[in-house]
Amino acid sequence: MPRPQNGGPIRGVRGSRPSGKVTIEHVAEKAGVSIATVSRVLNGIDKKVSGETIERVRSVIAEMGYRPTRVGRALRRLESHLVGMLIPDTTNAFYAAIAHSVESALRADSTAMILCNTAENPAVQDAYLEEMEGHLARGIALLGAVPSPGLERLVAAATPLVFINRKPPMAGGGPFVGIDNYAAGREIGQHFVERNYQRCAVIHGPSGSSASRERFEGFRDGLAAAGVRLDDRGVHEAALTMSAGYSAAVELLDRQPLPRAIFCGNDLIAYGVHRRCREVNLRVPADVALFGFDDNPLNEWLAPWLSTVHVPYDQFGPATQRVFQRLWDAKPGIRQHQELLPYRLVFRSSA
Amino acid sequence: MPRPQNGGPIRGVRGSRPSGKVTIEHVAEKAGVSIATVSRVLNGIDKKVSGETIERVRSVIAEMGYRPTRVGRALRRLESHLVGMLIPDTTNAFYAAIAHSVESALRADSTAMILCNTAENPAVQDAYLEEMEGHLARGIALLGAVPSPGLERLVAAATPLVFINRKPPMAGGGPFVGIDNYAAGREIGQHFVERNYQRCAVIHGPSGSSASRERFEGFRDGLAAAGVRLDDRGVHEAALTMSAGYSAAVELLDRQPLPRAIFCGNDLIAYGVHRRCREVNLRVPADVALFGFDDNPLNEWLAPWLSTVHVPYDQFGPATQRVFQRLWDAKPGIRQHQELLPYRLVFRSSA
DNA sequence: CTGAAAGCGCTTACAG
DNA sequence: CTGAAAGCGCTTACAG
Repeated sequence: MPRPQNGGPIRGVRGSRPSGKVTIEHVAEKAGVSIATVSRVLNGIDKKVSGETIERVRSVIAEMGYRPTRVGRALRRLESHLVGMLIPDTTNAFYAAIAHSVESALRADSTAMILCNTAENPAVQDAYLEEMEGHLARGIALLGAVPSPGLERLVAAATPLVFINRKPPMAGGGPFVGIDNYAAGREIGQHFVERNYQRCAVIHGPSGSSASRERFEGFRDGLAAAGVRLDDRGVHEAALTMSAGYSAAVELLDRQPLPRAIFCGNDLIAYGVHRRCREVNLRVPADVALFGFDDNPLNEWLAPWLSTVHVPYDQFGPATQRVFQRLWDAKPGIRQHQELLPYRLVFRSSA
Repeated sequence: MPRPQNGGPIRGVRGSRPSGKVTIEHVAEKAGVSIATVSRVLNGIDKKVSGETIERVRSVIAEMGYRPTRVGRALRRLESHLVGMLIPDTTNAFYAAIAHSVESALRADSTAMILCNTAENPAVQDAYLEEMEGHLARGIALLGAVPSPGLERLVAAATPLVFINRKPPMAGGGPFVGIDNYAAGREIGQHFVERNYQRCAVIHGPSGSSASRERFEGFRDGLAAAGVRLDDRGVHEAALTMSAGYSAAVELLDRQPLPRAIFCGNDLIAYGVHRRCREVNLRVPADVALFGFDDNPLNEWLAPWLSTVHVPYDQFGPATQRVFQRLWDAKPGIRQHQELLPYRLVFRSSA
């Protein structure tokens, strides 16, 4: 029998401690059982262990303050209890609220969520996807996915993926959790018609995003259904930020005739437009009506006057959890599933 | 020699794929070398491998699209490349900006950051600390730590911890990255004296937070140095949120005589106070002057009029990275180190 | 009900 | 310059 030559760790967080980390082996020794038995107690395979043994092992665990190392289990099972959550912009309070909802829902299922900020950048997205894969994540939630090679690869590999708010940017990407953006956009178009707004304009989000595209298309079709046409010069594309909204408004409000009403791809864009309106002394809604989207949690503080579409961010977490569960249970057809959440137009003073 | 009986994974993300994950063993086989050699190439131990072999292994890696599994390495080294970042409130844009800065700085060092939202809750903080420990994190950054048993334990275990913005809530907790809150508070006090504001009030943050406490104490001492005393009834404590600031203002502005100026523990509190001022028709700064803290990134959009203290959130990432590096290099004395960043009072119209 | 043993995917001291 | 082997901390099929 060859003697152990090496294999011990060289350094590390715990390497610096003289005592070292307490492992399952220490517990087993102290309790006078095998590590298999400790493991069974840990995993609640109680029917296979006598009550007395369970008691003894439990008390040793408590006494030693033993906590199993996640990494050991993950490697053995080739699956960790981690779920990666990719979000395009952590400073967007709407996204932060969704992330928080997902985190709570997963935690109740003893799954830990890791938050990753992709900044809408495919390379960063791929870096995080690979990261999560390397940690043997049991799933990945993509809020606002962008097309990328790494995402293609994961889709092909049938990794449990859930697309939130924005549909998968490729065919057969996976299940979707979100609202019917087209229908909501259409309702806004109808509302603009009812209000009899002449010269409507729109500042929509990135057309790479299904959510932005569908909001815009719904809006356009809502107008068209009443015979109102949208002038191409009144259609702008902007990033989903206040400053992008502001910049778009600088351009849009510099030309005559001014639009009578503007549909903004999200609330942040609307905030930016509103600032520009004040700068050039345009009253909202008397001179220009504004409609946003998302019902950003900041509205209450930043823009209690903004008419918008309330997207139920609190429901995203439970819905995402349900979809993951079906993915993990390998329910057939789940990869094509769409979990459509209710939305609701909120009419405040701006439109 | 016993035959292999088991050990194969039962299920998992990759278990569902017929092909399975490509491991270091597949690469070794295809390249006609041992897994040790592949590992050396992977880890850039180039001086120990011939150029020709490196080439061959590299091309096989590329061809097969092999990416090493993080978990394997982490378990072997008893250290992952993960750093946990605990933050008290993801929806606070100031915290989000710091988290983003830390993430960028660590990523440049090929360390991945995991964002965890503690909600200022000790139990949640402990759950995340344990989580990070289980993933063999190489370090943990705590933005706004609260006292908790788990934190005590990690401090005792000499885990690499960095305390950001708020000092460790126990003695010898670890290095600190932030500004001199006391000095900044004091300058605000002096400014109030110079402006000759009578009847100053303060709505400070949680007194469990060193940052909040020092801001308040500095402010009080700044007034006291000029012989101005702070009436106890003008001192309120509030959570660091808009709604808590609003509630405090409801109380504070309900009593006569009204305060002439209010120092708010952070900008969000100031936003809440400002809303209340509008509701009761108090002009800012004519009737009530307001001073905030942090220079929240939202100021530009939400409150371009707010006088505040600019805290250089962009510098927090690089500073945190430097401190971690010294912790990892086991530099002596680093656990007592304080990395003090520059701050600057920003005088806008509110005070 | 319990244990000995294999093995998850890596890294590295040792021996050539 | 390279490989065989040990081992990181777990889980679990198999044998009792």
